[in-house]
Amino acid sequence: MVTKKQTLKIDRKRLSSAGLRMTNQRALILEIIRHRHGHLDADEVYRQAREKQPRLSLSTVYRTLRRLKELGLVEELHFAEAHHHYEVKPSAEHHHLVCLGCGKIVEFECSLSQEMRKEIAGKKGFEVTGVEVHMTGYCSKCRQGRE
Amino acid sequence: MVTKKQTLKIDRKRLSSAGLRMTNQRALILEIIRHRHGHLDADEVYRQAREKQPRLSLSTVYRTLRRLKELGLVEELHFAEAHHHYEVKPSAEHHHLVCLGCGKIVEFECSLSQEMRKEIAGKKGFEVTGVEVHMTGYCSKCRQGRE
DNA sequence: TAATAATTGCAAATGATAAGCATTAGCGAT
DNA sequence: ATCGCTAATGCTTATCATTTGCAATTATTA
Repeated sequence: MVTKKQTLKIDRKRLSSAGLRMTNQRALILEIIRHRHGHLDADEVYRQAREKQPRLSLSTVYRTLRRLKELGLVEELHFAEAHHHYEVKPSAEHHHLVCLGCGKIVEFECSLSQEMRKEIAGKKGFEVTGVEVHMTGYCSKCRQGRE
Repeated sequence: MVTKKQTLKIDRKRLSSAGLRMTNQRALILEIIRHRHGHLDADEVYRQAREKQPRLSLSTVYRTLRRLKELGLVEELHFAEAHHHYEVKPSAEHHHLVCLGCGKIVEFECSLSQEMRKEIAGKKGFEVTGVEVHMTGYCSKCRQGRE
């Protein structure tokens, strides 16, 4: 089992190799998006982080999320909302299904997306660096609620 | 060939059946997203519309886009940006490929997305109402620019 | 054409994110 | 352990996209 300390060490190395530093706030923010692996937005991260570090500022959250994204440690998701959501960079590429009724987010993997990527890259002459698939709909629970 | 007048009539009917009115500003905005079928954002719509109706307000653009979206006449796209883009509801489902170099947006169709939809709907017990696929990458031109 | 209800334009409000700047704190070398 | 350099933080204020309140204006419908 991987301890917190070990994870911290690895993260520190990642940051360091980009000329960045490991700080308490960064460690905490990383821990939060790792641990509660929902799909938190900046404000949720902020609220949760303040429980442990009440002086932490919202700017730090935004800056940290941006850095971590640039570093490739976290991924930014763009749902049909005005703000973004974040998750730790997943080991396997996966996508998201959002319930319009209750807001629940379900992850799924699908090899078809890779085929798609190749097909389009070839057809359009692009070097494709990222694929996001978002589906929206109603989960079984919410479907029952609506007649 | 379909004339502007005919289109207007159809649109008016659509609005009317939802208890809404056809106004000059709505007609103009619709015409703009139809005609220049790029993937305009609210501000671009606004700027173009002001050339014909200088007194048009930005709020009206936003309100109109929202109504048209609710009505299903236009579609809202969510790229990795803070703001949204709009296009007329496409007859065939298609997706988007965004060049990170020059910002160009390329549309593509792909039957795989339908298979994907079915597969996931079944697997997760969802009624899927929408699928958006976004790819990012570099177009052939921009790839040459980078070493 | 008059009544009424939706729509507009303007201004001010909100929500999400970024930026400026003085202060604080990592960390590599002593 | 401590020093010095520089990145990072916490404030506050700015910016950008979008929404809202309200009085004045228009599109419909009788």
